[in-house]
Amino acid sequence: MTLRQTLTKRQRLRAALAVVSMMQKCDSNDNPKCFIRKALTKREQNVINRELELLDVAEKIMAHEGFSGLTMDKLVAACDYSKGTVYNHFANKEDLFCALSIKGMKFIISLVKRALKMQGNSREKCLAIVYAQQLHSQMHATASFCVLMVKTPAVLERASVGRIAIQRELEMEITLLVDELIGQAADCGDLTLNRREEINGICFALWSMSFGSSAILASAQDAEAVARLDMFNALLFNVNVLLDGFKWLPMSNELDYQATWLRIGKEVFAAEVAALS
Amino acid sequence: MTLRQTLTKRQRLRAALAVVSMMQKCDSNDNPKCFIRKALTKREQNVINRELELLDVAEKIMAHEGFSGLTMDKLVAACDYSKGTVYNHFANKEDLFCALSIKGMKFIISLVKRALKMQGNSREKCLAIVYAQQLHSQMHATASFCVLMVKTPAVLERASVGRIAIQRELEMEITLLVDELIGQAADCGDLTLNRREEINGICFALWSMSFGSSAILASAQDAEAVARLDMFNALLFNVNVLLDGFKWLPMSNELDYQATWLRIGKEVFAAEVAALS
DNA sequence: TTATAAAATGACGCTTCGTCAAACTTTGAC
DNA sequence: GTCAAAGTTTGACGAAGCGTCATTTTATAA
Repeated sequence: MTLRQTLTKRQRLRAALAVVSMMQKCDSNDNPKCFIRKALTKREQNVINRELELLDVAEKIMAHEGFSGLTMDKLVAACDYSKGTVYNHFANKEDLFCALSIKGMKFIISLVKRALKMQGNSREKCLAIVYAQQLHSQMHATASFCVLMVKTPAVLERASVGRIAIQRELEMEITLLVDELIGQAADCGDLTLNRREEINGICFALWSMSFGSSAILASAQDAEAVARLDMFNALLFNVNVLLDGFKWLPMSNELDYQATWLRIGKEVFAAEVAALS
Repeated sequence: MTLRQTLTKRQRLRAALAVVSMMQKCDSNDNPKCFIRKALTKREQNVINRELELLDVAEKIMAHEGFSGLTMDKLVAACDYSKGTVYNHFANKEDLFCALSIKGMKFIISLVKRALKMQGNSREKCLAIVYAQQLHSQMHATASFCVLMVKTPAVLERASVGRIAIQRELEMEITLLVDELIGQAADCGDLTLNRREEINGICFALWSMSFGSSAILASAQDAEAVARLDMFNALLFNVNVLLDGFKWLPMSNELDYQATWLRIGKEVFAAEVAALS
């Protein structure tokens, strides 16, 4: 708790740089509004690159030695920098987790953007978004727990303010993407909104279901209560029921969404699915 | 990871005792099948009582100093026992978290049992179950994160085998209670099952939605993406949509479930709701 | 070339974790 | 009532992790 209040000047600078880094990232995808890019000095570029490098190393340690196997000391030992340098990037261990979560969310966002471009009706696009999120948790199993981890006070209480803000901004970005899809569905008549604010509710419900399902599935792969399910289809089933509840057309008995699910894997995320096997 | 393999004889005994303790607890509620109760010696009773005492102290520390404020050393300092004794109960810190989660789940189960006895149709009872789970996360905010925490490899990798097993058994117990309700709903025609196994899917979907919603709500009370929601009703809304998706009668436009929600608070959980304010 | 600002270093102090040999208590056999 | 065996408690201890900061090194720009 002391940490959060006594941020040094340097740490505040880092936070600022991190924000810049994020904006540049989003930028480099396809956001047309770009004001900041050329404002980066060589020095700042170094900082950003090193941060990415450190995160890579951290991810490798985690993939290799499990979640609790990742310690700051090990990270320092495994990279070419000193403790002080590492701590210039991450205020503490929880901050590192938060950074890993942010990396994961950026990845998800890039997948979601592709999902939205898929051929198909609005409900199929919605499924593709869920597929994207699920893909991430399969591809980076250990790391994807960070996204869950960050929802935990253990992290929220200690991570740096700047990173938590970025985390939230990214959540917001996904939210907006989903909002847009919902809006389109409403415009083309696939979905009927009672009130305009219902968009928020739908978005939150989707997020909850998707988050809840994959958290439980990921953690309890061998638990009995889950083992009795057809895990591959559990998420699809859950989301389909939810979308039926919203009367998002075409309803699940009018269209074979299992086929859609397979199609998404083949058409939209072929590379990622291939990388998994 | 070493710990899990090198359980001492004593630790195995503890695990066994813990199981006994759990069964006795379930027992003392209203389970008619009771074989074990009198097999407990005075010594074993002491162990059980002390464990409850330790958990109380731990909860107080956590409520007071936050999640990361709870350390084994502090727990030792705050209770009347020595380090060795505390470690006889909890193999390590994560094991302690798991124990707290178990305590929470027992509480939830007791609430769920009451929920099932409420006056009303099957869908209302289902809502009452969700209400119960939500109540717990409001009443024991910090502690309820343990339930989330335990889904995390940080805990799963380190907690003792025995406790994780108990945790799962309790999950199973809730699952069975919900299964039963779903079965009844199917029998009385409120709900139409395509295949008998669909019970598993419905149960899992409910669990996912409920878990996901409260995890996000609890963690992000001031996050923008969530702030824009009517938080009090968010969970009710989510679950209602889901149940509509299952065509669980009466549908949400045929009955005022907001009223049901309020009624549950007044009739079933009056004491708990009062304790909250 | 040099003054100044920024960044990197790693030894250090502190906290937390988890262990274990020794001291103590309970049990039950005689 | 005594005593040995079995079980339990204790707290000092070593190991490991965390995070800091005075000092050294590097970059910048005048």
